[in-house]
Amino acid sequence: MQDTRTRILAAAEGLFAARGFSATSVRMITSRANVNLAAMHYHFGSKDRLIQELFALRLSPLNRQRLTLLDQCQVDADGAVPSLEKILEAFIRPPVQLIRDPERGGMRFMQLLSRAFNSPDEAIREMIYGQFAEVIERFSGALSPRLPDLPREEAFWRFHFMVGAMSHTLHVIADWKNLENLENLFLDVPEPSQVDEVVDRLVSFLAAGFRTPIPSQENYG
Amino acid sequence: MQDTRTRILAAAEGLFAARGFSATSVRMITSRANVNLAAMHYHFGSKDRLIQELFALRLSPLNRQRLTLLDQCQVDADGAVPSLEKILEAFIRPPVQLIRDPERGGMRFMQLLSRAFNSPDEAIREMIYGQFAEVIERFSGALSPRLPDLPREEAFWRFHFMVGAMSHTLHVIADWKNLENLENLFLDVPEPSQVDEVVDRLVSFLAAGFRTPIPSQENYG
DNA sequence: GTACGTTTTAAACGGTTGTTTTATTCGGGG
DNA sequence: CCCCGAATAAAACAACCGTTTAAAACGTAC
Repeated sequence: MQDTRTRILAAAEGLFAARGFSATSVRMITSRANVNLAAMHYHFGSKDRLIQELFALRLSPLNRQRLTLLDQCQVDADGAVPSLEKILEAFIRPPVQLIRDPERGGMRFMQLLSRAFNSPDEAIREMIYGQFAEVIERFSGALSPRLPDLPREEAFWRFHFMVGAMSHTLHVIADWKNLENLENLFLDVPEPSQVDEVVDRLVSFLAAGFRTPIPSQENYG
Repeated sequence: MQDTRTRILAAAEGLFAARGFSATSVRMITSRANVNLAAMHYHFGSKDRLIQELFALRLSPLNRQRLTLLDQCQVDADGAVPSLEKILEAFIRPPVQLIRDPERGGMRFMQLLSRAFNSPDEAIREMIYGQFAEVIERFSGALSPRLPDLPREEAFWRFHFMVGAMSHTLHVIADWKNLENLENLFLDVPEPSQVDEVVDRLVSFLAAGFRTPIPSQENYG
């Protein structure tokens, strides 16, 4: 069949998401894809290049959508600077939408992405950061005129606070079923169908954090 | 020698942190520890139980310190409710201190912990969450009287925003040297010696997020 | 129908994995 | 001195790893 490549990619995505990279063997992938073992090396060359191709395939539409949304809200602002909330939303909504769209990988790919971000393999992390480089540049550039009084150091850290809150939240949503240990001792877990409004919660939480004045050297009461 | 167990634990911590669990073999560990291959199975039974013992050893002092700090600032409040900032600081400062204390594992263990949080191995994640259960319970209980107007759902998500921002920040600090790709295209990277003040930055950012009113259903301007 | 490039297949390559087995060494109490 | 349990050591276990090789099957243009 002609879709051997596609079948391998789909099987690999699922297995990598569920078991991690080094714990997933080429034999598991080809066997789940109902494909000969050597087919993977024929089409992709090596396991590493399979991983690269998989991420390039999924990540570039996601980041293109982020940049398009940012463009759009800059056009809507009509020369002025878009609001903090609009910028944050352009950054946060695309991955949340992706989670609910199986065509673009859905929860499976989001688990996989969250794994890759913390991968011990430096080459993988480097490739991931490479895919995000343009997005980071554009959004930090769009954010700074909205935060003119913020020192660069503080902006650096707050950007990381945002990335952390967002990626952990995506991880929580994508790994929902594995959170049963938390739900019992903490609170009732909200409906997964209301996932979209998490974007609003995140945006207002983060916008408040970005707007708060920098902490003074003295202690607070 | 009697410290064979200790040597194995130290070698395992370093290797797991640098290469991940499944990519680290028992042979690598015993060879770095200058110990016979079979010694690991003699002292720990299996690779999995080695991992468990390692985390129990490191995590319980960390969480004990968090609870002690929370106790202390509740005593200091003298019957009243401690300030939001004090509570957040009791949660955030211990792991940041741990990063700078090699006796308690330092950066190595923090990398390891961050890996374990996103581990594909469900047993590992479950064990980690078990170690944190009491801390989560105590802190969410201490936080809620400070946020009386916050619906439980919103509190659930904001708690996750906090955990995400904190754990990602710890990851950034612990993996500092691997961030060279970011520093060039984003901004100058601050001095690692000023890591402690990141606690203050995080606390004020998160406190502002916690205090912001819940977003309305309508769009913001 | 036959030649040709593309794709699929079975088999083997050398090496590593976690774990177990068996034998040896060690240190202190009788 | 001897003995016994604890600790270390070398060797082997079966299973699996990523990758390569070489042969078979395929679809298509002539």
